[in-house]
Amino acid sequence: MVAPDQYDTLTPTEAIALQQELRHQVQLTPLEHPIRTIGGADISFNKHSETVYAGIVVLSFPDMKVLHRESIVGKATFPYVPGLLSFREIPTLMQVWNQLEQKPDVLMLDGHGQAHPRRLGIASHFGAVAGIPTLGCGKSLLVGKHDAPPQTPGDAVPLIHKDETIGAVLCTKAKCNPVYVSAGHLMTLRNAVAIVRKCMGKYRIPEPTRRAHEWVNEVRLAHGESKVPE
DNA sequence: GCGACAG
DNA sequence: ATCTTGTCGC
Repeated sequence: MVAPDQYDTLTPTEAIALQQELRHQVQLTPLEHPIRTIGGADISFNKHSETVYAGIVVLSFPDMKVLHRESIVGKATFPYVPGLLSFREIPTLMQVWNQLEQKPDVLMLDGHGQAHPRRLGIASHFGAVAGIPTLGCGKSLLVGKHDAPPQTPGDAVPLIHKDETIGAVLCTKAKCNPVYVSAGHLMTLRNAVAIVRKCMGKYRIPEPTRRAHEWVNEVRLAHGESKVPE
């Protein structure tokens, strides 16, 4: 089985073949224990640069207080291809995960989990490889159809793809676009939606992902190279 | 064949 | 995702 640190050697065709193998390792069983902590993961980079800044922020649940933060500077050679996002982001995110001393009970990824054409979005992929409970929360749609998005915070409508409910379109803030929630690994869609609801704060983006986004941008700017790319 | 297409 | 100022709506 190809490990994350080898993803940059794969061709898109080989990457898709690996997804077909990994999809069968994903478990959508109910979350076993109540959660006390949750992690948010994200990456940042400069335009036209393969240097990436990956980070994970661990927060208390449901208090949403930042407990730990970890980051790493790496390279992302695999290009962004819709449906193959995980091959670009997982290598560095997995390194950050491995150097985290205090692992969170669940991890929220910036992207989809089951709401993927082959049911292996970055959240399901990361969860299957790391063997931990994960969920995906994307800002835009990759696949699936749904009725009019809810207008009231906390409300959701199902996201359907090929007669299957693959996720939920959730309103996290009034007068804002919704977010797309789906199960990643070791939890159900119902678990995922319940978790995101408790992570809703003052902004559209749920706290774990929002704090992770802030964190990696802070790391990138601190690393200095915000303006003219080399 | 044509259009869609996470970050 | 990233680059960027103003601007429209609540």
